[in-house]
Amino acid sequence: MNSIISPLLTTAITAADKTFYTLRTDIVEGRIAAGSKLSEAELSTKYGVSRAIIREAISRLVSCHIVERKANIGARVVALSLEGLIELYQVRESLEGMAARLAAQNMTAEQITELNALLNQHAASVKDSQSYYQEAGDVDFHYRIIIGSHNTQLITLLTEGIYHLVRMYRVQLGMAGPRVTTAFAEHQHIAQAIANRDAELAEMLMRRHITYSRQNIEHKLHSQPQKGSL
Amino acid sequence: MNSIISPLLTTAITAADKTFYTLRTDIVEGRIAAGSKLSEAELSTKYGVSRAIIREAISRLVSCHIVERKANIGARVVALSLEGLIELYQVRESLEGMAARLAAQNMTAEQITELNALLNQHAASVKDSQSYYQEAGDVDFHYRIIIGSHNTQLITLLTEGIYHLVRMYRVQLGMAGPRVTTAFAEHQHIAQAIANRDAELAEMLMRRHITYSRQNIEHKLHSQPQKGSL
DNA sequence: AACCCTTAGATTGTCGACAATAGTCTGATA
DNA sequence: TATCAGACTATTGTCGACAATCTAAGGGTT
Repeated sequence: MNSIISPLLTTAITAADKTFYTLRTDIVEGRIAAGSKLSEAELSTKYGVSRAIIREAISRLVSCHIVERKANIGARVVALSLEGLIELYQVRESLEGMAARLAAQNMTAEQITELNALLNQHAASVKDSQSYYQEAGDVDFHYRIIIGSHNTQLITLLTEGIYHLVRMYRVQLGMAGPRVTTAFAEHQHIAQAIANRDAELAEMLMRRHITYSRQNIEHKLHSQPQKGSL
Repeated sequence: MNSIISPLLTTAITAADKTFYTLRTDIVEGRIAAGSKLSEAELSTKYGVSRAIIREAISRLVSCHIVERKANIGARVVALSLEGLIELYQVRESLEGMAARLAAQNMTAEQITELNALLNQHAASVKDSQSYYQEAGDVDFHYRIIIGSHNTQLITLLTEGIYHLVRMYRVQLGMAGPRVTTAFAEHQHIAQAIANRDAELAEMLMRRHITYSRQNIEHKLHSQPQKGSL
C-alpha cells in the first residue's frame, strides 16, 4: 500500500523483525481481536518460530502501545474505546500540526511539487469514486507532510507509533469515516499554505483538519453509546 | 528525585525490568558515553544477568530511541548533536503545548492547588539559591501539567520517551541552562492560565516557554560550533 | 454451604548452548 | 607492493530446556 507499513531499512531483516511486522499487521488489521490474550506458546507454533522470537515481537508491540503485558501473567492486545481513539487524535493534532509547520519551513521544492501532484491525482479519484480517497490517499497525504518536516523524532513517533495505533482503532471500531470531499478541500488548503511557506497557517489548518475528524468521532460517540466490537 | 524515573507500576518487577532501568539511567546520566557500543556479552557480565535479559533491555532502549541497533552488527548509544536536541524541543513544544491545553480543561481542583503550592515552594528556593530550580523543580512543574492532561497517550509519550531523551542530551552535551528566574515567571503565568481554565492561553504560553529554551540552545549552537563531549 | 489451604497444571521468566553473520588477519598472486 | 581470496575470530541471532510464578481445581474444615 505505502511505505508506512514496512519502513525503509537498509539493514538486514531478522526473523524477529518479520514476526514483529506480521504480528502487528495481524493485530492492526483485526485478524487478532482487541483485548485477546497473546499466548507465547500458541503464537510460537502459529508463526513457526521459537518463543524467544515471539517474546521479542511482543516486547516491541508493548513499546508501540499496541499490546499490554503484565509480568508473569501475559500479554493482551490493548482494549479499544472511543475515548482512547479521541486521545490519539489529540496527540495527532499536536504532532501533525507541528509537522505541517516544519514542512512549510523545510520541505524541498521537489517534495512540494510531488505533494501537489498527489493532490491532482486524488482530485480525479474523488470525482470518479469517492471510495479510494477514504483510506490510502489520506494516509499518503499526511505521510508526505510528516516526512517533509525533516524532524527525525517527529517522523519516527508518527509513522512507527501513532499511525498504526490509529489504524487499529479505526479498523476495529468500524470507523470508515465519511468526510471524504470536505477532507480533500482541507488537504488542498494545507498544501497551498505549505507551498507559500506559511508555517503558521499550515499548522493551524492541519490542526483544524484533524480536529474536525476528532469531532466527527466524538459525535458518533454521543449518538451511539457503544459501537465497539469488543 | 521524582516519579518520572521509575513509573508507578503495581505489577511485579522482573530482572529484565531492573536491567532496563539501570542501563537507561547509566546511559542518560552519562556513565555510558554517547555513541559507544553496547556489547551484549560485556553488559551480561557487568550486570550479572544472562544475555537474553540484556538483549531485552537493549530492545526496549531502541524503542525509546536511546539506542540504535543494526542486525548482526550491534547496538550503539545514539550519537548526540545539538540539532537532535533542537528536534526534541520542537516535539516537546508541540506535545507539552497540547498537555497544557488539556490540563486547563481536565485538571482537578486538587491538582491545580498542588501545582500552585509547588510554585510557591519554588519561589522561596529561587530567592535563596537559584541552583535548585534548575533541574528538579523544572521537571516537577512540567511533569504535573503532563499528568494533568489526563491523556494517557500523551503522558506515556512524554514521561517514558521524550523526557529521558531530553535529559540525556542535556547531561551529555553539558546544557546546564541558565534561564532560571525568567523560566520561573513563565511557569507562574502558565499555572495562572490553567487555574483560569484558559486552554488557549495555557497552550500558547507553554509553547513559548519551550520555544525560548530551544532558542537559548540554538544560540549556543551558533556561538560555539561544537560543544559535544563526543 | 461457604471458605481456606493445598496441590497440580499451565504459562511466563531466565538461562546456557548452538547457528549464522560481520569483521579481521593471513597469505598467495599479479 | 597492492589486491583479492580464504580462513579465523568475535559478535549477534535463534533455539530448547529449566526455574519461578500465577491460576484453577479439589478436599477438608467450620
